This record gives sequence, C-alpha cells and structure tokens, in this order.
Amino acid sequence: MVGGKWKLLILRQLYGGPLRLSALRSTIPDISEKMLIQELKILVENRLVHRENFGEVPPRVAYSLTDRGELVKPLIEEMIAFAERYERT
Amino acid sequence: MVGGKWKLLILRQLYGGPLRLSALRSTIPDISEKMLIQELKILVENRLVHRENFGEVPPRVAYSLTDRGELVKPLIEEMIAFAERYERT
DNA sequence: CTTCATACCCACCAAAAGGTTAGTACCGCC
DNA sequence: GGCGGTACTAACCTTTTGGTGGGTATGAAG
Repeated sequence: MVGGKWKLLILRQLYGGPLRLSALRSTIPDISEKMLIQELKILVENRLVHRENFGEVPPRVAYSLTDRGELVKPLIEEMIAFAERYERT
Repeated sequence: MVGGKWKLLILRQLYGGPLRLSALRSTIPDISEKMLIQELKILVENRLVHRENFGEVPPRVAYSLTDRGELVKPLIEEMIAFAERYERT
C-alpha cells in the first residue's frame, strides 16, 4: 500500500494539508505527471488520500490525507529514523 | 534495502537468533529457494545479515542479524503496528 | 479562431522484480 | 553404484513497476 518509489513521498507532502496536483508536482521534482496521477489514484483507492474536485474550469482538484492516511505518519517517521540510525552505523 | 516482497519477512525470522537456510525456508512457506538465497545475498551485501559457513560436508550455513540488522527491528515493529491500526479503520 | 491553463487518459516501451526448472559439488549410507 | 541431503548457481521466462510522448475537455482571454 505504501510501497513503490513514490507513495511515501506523496504522503509526506500531504502532511501539511491539502495540495493541488500542480503543487505536488513541483514539490516532488523528479516525478512525472503520469506517475503522480497513477500513484494518487491507488492511494485514493486504498482510502489513504482524499480527492476533492471543485468542478471548475480550468479544472481544480485538491488532495489531502484521510483519517486512514494520518495513520501512516508514524511509519514514515520511523523510516526516517531508521535511515538516520543506519547512516550512523 | 528492506524493500521487495521478502526481505522484511526474512529479517523478522532472524529476530530470534541464527537460522540455517533450510530453517528459513520452512518458516517462510511460500518463498522459493532461489529467492531466499538471492535476497539473503543482498542483505549480506548491505551488512544487515551475517553469513557463517561451517565448511562442512554436507554444507552447513547459518544466517543471523548483524548490529546493523538489529537497527531494523523498530521499523518492522512499526510496520506491524501500522497494519494493525489500518485494519481497525 | 487561436492560445492558454489544468487535470487527466491512452498506447506503448524499458527496466526491475519475481519465479521456474534444471543443474553443481560433496560425502556418507545402503 | 545409485540415492539422499545441503547450499548454491545458471538459464530462461513472466509479471510488475516505472517512464515517454502523445492526446482529451473546458472556458476565458487575446
């Protein structure tokens, strides 16, 4: 559910609140638009991320963490902590 | 380093002390011998696992966690904790 | 009537991961 | 001499993942 190259990075960006697709794209520099949309779709299917469509033109869509998505925060933090422990060893 | 289908399962089995290849194989029922050896090789290269060869015939080899490998324990535990939180939601 | 911006889709391709099957070497055992 | 047990290797294949380059719709602005 959080595997693959991008999902954890996306979830981390959503820590601070809702973001639009374009904002996500610019904070995760190396991701392609297709991958971003594709991964977001999976995250939405797994109900870790909420997608809000404002039905405007030009389109406006915002992504945010669901309650379930919030549950992943300690995991991300532990991953960062592990990386730090590992590098010191 | 701990990604992929098997590495975390292998590391978890080594929690309790050294195990021989055949013992690992039987505690991780669905893994093929090739995958087990291949993944162990990567874990040894990353110095998370120690490989001890007793130089006997028939061959006897034991795998155990290194100090670095011990560092991954909290991460595994947090992953399990996340899975439990997730299932309750 | 062309251009722009936004979110998104589709067809295709390349690389990585995972898997199957067959084989190796060694020695003891019957 | 053939068989079993052990750790391991090699060749090959399939599935999954990641990536590229194009296209869509809409309405406003020029």
